[in-house]
Amino acid sequence: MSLRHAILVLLQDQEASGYDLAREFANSIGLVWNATHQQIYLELGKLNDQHMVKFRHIPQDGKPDKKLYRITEEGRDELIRWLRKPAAPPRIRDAFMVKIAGGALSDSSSILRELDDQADLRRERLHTFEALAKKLDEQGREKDLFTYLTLRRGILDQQAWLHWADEVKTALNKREILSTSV
Amino acid sequence: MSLRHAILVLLQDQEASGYDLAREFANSIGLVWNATHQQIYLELGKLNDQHMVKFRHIPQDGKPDKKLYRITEEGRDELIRWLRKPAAPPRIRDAFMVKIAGGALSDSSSILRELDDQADLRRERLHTFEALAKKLDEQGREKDLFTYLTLRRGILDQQAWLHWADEVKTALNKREILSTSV
DNA sequence: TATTGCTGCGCAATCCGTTGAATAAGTAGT
DNA sequence: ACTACTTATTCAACGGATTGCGCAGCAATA
Repeated sequence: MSLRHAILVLLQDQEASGYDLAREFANSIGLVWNATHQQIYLELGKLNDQHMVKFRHIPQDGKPDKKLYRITEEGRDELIRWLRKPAAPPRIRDAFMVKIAGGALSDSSSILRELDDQADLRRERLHTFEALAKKLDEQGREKDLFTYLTLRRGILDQQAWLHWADEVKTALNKREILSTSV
Repeated sequence: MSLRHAILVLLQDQEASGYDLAREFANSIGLVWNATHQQIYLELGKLNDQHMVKFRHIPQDGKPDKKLYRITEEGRDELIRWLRKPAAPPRIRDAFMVKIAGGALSDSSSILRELDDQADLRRERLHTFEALAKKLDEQGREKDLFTYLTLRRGILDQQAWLHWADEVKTALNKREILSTSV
């Protein structure tokens, strides 16, 4: 389990509502990591039960009330404890990879089409990440270093994927030519 | 869900038992993707209920009986249908990345230590993948192309990660020097 | 005026995944 | 002789994650 820790990390330097967190997940970090609001609310509830976070009720006019959560001492302790523990390396569960593995069944053209679609998405992400990273770099605030580094991870990941996509493309094109020339 | 499709892909060209599949997951593909035998047996059961696979009982002496599964027409249809459907881009849930994001809390040295540990793992994987890829490449069998490409994905992924680790290292070292010189 | 979209929270059902364990018989090593 | 590992399957329990739904009110647009 690790969503709880991701939440604690986000709450480290700001008070936030479940909705805020959901948005943060959906934007910057979320393009790499993702979590739905249901999960987040649930996890916040649990964290609250365990006194890792506390909240205050903020009535708003025009908008519904909200709960602003902040991390507690206990929460910070738990976070630090977790940080010290070695993490298991993640496994990639990429459906598209399974598709490539099963590629012999489908025709190259449909694979190529989807490859292009995915590449567009990745390129988009890459640009968002790069823009964010550039902004952080220019501001040069020391405490943003870690956010910057996570962005770099996202950037390198997208680049690696795009590189791979190119390899797949050329390989499939070669195959295409061979089969049509026969 | 996608494990079912991964299984169907593997059953495409060979009949296999749950145990065989588990081993395949644990080796070649499994280093990238992973699934425990419990999950696989469960999924095979479901696939059987849905007539996507069928099996025959093989009594063995010395060893326990086994069930050899093979894909059915329906299974192949389902697989093809799934291959046509665009896949959702995967989300990375990398605990280590969360750690970096929360890095301001922990000291650089402990991060660096874990970084090295993870890097060792990744380097090991990289070598396994490269060895397998080389073997496939030398054999040059046309139908292995897709397996080769999935391996390439794994290779590029490890390389990107190692590259990132270097960046993190130099960034943290710079920071270390700054803080100790003050 | 009606529909859509955003802010904001929550419940329930189901599914997926992990962990742990049991059974069973052979084989290989100390 | 004892221990440990390999082949082979399955059950049970728990917790995480996803999907679907519902409530509530405001703002903007068609």
